[in-house]
Amino acid sequence: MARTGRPRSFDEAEVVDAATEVFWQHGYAAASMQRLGERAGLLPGSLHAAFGDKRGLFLRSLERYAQRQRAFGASLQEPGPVLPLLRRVLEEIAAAASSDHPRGCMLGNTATELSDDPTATAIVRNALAELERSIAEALARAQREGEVAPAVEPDSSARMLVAFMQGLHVLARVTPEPAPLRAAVDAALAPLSANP
Amino acid sequence: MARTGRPRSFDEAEVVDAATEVFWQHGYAAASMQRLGERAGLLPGSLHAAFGDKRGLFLRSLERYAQRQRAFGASLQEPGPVLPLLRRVLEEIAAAASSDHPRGCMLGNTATELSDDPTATAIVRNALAELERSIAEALARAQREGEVAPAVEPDSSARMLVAFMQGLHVLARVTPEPAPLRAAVDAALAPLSANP
DNA sequence: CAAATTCTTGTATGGGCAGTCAAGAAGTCG
DNA sequence: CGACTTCTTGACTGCCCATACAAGAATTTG
Repeated sequence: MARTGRPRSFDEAEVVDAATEVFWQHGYAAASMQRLGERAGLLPGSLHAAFGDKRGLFLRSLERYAQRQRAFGASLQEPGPVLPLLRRVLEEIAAAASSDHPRGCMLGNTATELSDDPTATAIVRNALAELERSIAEALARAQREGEVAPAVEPDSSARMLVAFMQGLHVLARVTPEPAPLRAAVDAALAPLSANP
Repeated sequence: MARTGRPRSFDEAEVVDAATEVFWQHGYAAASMQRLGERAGLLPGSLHAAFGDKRGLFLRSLERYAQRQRAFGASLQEPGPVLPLLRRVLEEIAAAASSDHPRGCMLGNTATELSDDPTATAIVRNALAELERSIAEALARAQREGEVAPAVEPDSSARMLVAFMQGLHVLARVTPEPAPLRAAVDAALAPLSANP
């Protein structure tokens, strides 16, 4: 446990953050170790020394992304109206349609590109399940407080919203205008509201 | 226009169909020309001679897939209830969750993997827009016939359903059980119905 | 200061890939 | 039947990639 010798010249967390950006934008296959290294100011050799291999670095990046996602789920638990929060995040996704290169959600991207990697899919599955639970709890609370219609089933509605959110990411990649997508957000949220 | 010489030993449409399967399952990057050739009983050289390059073959395959998708849109225009048809197709997507290797929707897969290819994204955009229009028209008709609730806006609801459908494909890739996804389908369709 | 240890650097290697091409095979047309 | 045209075949090329490795650089410990 001597922990001696030359120290790392880089911060591991910063490298993972940089890699997350590259993987998020380009996907797994299209992100070369060279590109990942450039972005972090490192040579491919250093990346291997620190993370084992490309897949190892990717899984770290994916976990990192999932962790950030958790922050949103937590924000739904704060007191106050829930539907405006949901609307806001969905409209942000819709707004990406006007971006030059929408990159979607890294969880969904991974689900499509790496559906054969059991570790990657497990991370995605857990992250989406957690998000779903957060939304379900928030809906249940909002229902008790009269914001959400009594007929709504929190669990299945939360799952519907997670699916809708993922699909919105997909549509934002091929739709040039955000406006139509905002209308879809209305259609998804309107049935949840207690005030018609 | 002499059209002489040795004739093709294969049917071009069959090769495109075979390529569609491979691209659909593995995506663009992971589908090698060798694999595509093997599946069709051809050598890579023949594929190049017939389709120019890999991208050319892919675009043909994508158009082919989009064409099949159109058939479903058309089926919605037939007389009779619309919501059961929508439910059926959505539940089929959910059922893919129990498959060994769900391959999602090739349109959505392409949107995520090839979002930088303007031709590919245009094909996806058009196909999804057409599907959306079919659903919107079917909803409008069903609304006039009393099947769909009067408060429903056909256009935005159709777009919501297309997004939900795409997201359902994504979720089906990481969810082991179809049952939870079927519940999400209920949550998406219930608000459309005129009978509460 | 010296020895030990760990990191960085640059180069090397082996594999898989899309795409090319020349030669031969298999037809068609006069 | 023979000349011509198109297709098939299989080997080949060059490229990029992830990864391995050896030599040098930096730092700590005694």
